[in-house]
Amino acid sequence: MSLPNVILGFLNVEPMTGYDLKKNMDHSTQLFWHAKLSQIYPTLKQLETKGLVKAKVVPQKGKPNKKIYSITKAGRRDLITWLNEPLDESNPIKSAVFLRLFFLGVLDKEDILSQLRCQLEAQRARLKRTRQAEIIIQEAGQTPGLAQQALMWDLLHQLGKLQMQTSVQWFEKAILVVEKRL
Amino acid sequence: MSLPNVILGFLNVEPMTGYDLKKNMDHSTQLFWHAKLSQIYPTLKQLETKGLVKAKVVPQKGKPNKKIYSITKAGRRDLITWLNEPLDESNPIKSAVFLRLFFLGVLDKEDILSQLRCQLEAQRARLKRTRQAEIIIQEAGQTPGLAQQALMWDLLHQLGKLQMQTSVQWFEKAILVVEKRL
DNA sequence: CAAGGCATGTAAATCGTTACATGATTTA
DNA sequence: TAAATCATGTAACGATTTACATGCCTTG
Repeated sequence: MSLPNVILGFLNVEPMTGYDLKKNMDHSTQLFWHAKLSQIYPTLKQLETKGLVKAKVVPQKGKPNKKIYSITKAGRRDLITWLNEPLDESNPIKSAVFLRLFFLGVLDKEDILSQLRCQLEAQRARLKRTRQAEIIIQEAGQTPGLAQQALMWDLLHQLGKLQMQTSVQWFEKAILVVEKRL
Repeated sequence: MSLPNVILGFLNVEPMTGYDLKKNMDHSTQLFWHAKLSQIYPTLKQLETKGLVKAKVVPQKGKPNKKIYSITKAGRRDLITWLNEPLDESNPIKSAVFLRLFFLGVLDKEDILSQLRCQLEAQRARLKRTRQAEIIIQEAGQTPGLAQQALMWDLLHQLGKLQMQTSVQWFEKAILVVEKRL
């Protein structure tokens, strides 16, 4: 239900193609939102039909023509309405990792430990990858119209980092506890 | 794709109905997994067809007959295979709250602040509700066959609490930053 | 006496993934 | 020369939500 809103949010920053939208999601929202190209393209068409975005076709040789989408006034209104809506406080999420951990106690000590060690490494790797996001945010902070958004991005990024650090420390502790107590 | 596994995980603890499964999810996994009854019932049927669970019908007056499902040997094998599978390290998640925060910088200062305050309260409320889970976990720790699972549940619960505390503190800070810097 | 809990399900619609289809350009 | 990047899309399938359908019992 939110993919149209995500797209409007990105197009409000600057016009871009479906392909660009995908890359932006991969680089900046992948920790809390993502979509495949096969979902993005049809959604863009729907948004165009509703008059919330409009496309400009740029011919290319050897590739399909680029379709650069930009947000319309109606689209901007829609985006702002969505941002002001109250969020129901339940915040439902699905995490394959947490789910796995929840039932992990079914396994033998050694199998539990190997899963925990594996997830610890994955978590450390995620934490390292945050550098790239930092650079993008700092650049945005320089761009005149984006200073306010960059401030929010910076704050959110700090939260993400804290959460990841908490997770890493927790995995380290969990491994010790399982080693001793089982 | 994981709902069958969640169901097997719960039925491995003790036999129960679809309705009970829903309640268990609402009380213990709601922070990282959930499902509606309209999805649980058909999934139970599929699992029965595959021989991973079996049902015992208990007649009732004035209500539909209870169907108490239990896990089979094949089901237990399936569960353990799943638990040992490697998780792809990308851990894709969707969070409506984070998404909202990501684009919140589009709004005016006062609208940003009212959303942040609202989310801070929601987060505090979530943190308070963790008491109930603590009690359930401690009870499980006493049950002989469940000690090892209860240990994992306790660890996970600690992580959940830490993450929520981190969020609360972050919201408090974010509100101050927005008040001063915008 | 109204609201919520107990207890089952089906049907339709929407959301999301996987697989298919194309093909030039750049990088390793 | 193989793989990745650029760039668009469609079709089939699977996952999930929403709406519909029933009806007693318990609690406030």
